[in-house]
Amino acid sequence: MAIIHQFPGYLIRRLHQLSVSIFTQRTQEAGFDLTQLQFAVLSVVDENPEIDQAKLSILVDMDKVTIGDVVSRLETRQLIRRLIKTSDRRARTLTLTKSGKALLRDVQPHVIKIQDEILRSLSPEERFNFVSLITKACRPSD
Amino acid sequence: MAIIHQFPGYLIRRLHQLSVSIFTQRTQEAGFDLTQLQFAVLSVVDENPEIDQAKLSILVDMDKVTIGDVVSRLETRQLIRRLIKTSDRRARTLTLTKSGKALLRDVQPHVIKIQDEILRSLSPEERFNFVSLITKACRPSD
DNA sequence: CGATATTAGTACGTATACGTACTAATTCCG
DNA sequence: CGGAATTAGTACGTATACGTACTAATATCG
Repeated sequence: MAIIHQFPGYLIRRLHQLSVSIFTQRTQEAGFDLTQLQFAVLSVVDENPEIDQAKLSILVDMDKVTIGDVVSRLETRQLIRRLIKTSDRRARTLTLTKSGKALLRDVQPHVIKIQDEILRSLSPEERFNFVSLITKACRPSD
Repeated sequence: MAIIHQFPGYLIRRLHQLSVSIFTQRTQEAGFDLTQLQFAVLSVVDENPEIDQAKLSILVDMDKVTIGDVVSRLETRQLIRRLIKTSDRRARTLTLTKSGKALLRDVQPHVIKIQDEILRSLSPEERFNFVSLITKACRPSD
């Protein structure tokens, strides 16, 4: 077997690839056209109405350029409303539209189910351990 | 905190992002211009001289289109030689050039060091557990 | 042997993902 | 208050990442 298959960096990429693939397949099977990141954005905007893109990009851990692209696509699909912020004309406030809210509500139960499927090769106990380890690993070193 | 921050799918993306970021930073600091995937391709081609792109794409778990792009860039940079396979004129055999071999040799120690840094927030014992869990998680369910 | 199916690779399109450079707006501070 | 620094967002470029459709070459099977 190739050496790289033992590298954490490689394994992380592989699992991410698997995770994205399962997400895309399952949501499409359920009749939705939504990526993982688009879901994350809808979810965070729902929790934080009138959030601006800079704060959003921090909450979803994504750079502002990528967020701009994603939001732009969601705006085109009329899932998000983007308005110039009155108190700071550089910023744009984001809010879900009615159909954005409806889509989020409908897709949420599927996404939750998908989370278990992503770790389906692990036992419940292993899943718990894995999530707690990866949560710690994601924290910037102190 | 946002709900998504507890989803395995989100945590996996976040860690992957961190992993890629560390890889890129450290290799650039060391004077190399190489992505994670380009390293993986060089590494596997080194271990399997005259491999074709189809087999390579399986060994690095990447679809053939992406591999075609990556190999094409590595060929342009003269790190990989690509020749039409005589026994099967559809296929292309891949071999590292002298500079490809040299680059791989020089960058390898850095990449190995980077693997530890990716999991720097975990203790040695946690790292061991994490690697064994993620290895299991990457296996397709049976 | 020859029609059909499969396979290797490429072309094209879409969506991340992010660095750098840019504009416009706001803040900071002397 | 006004110039300098900072910030929000966009434009542009590059590199994954992969689906679909295509061509060319090989394999399969009646």
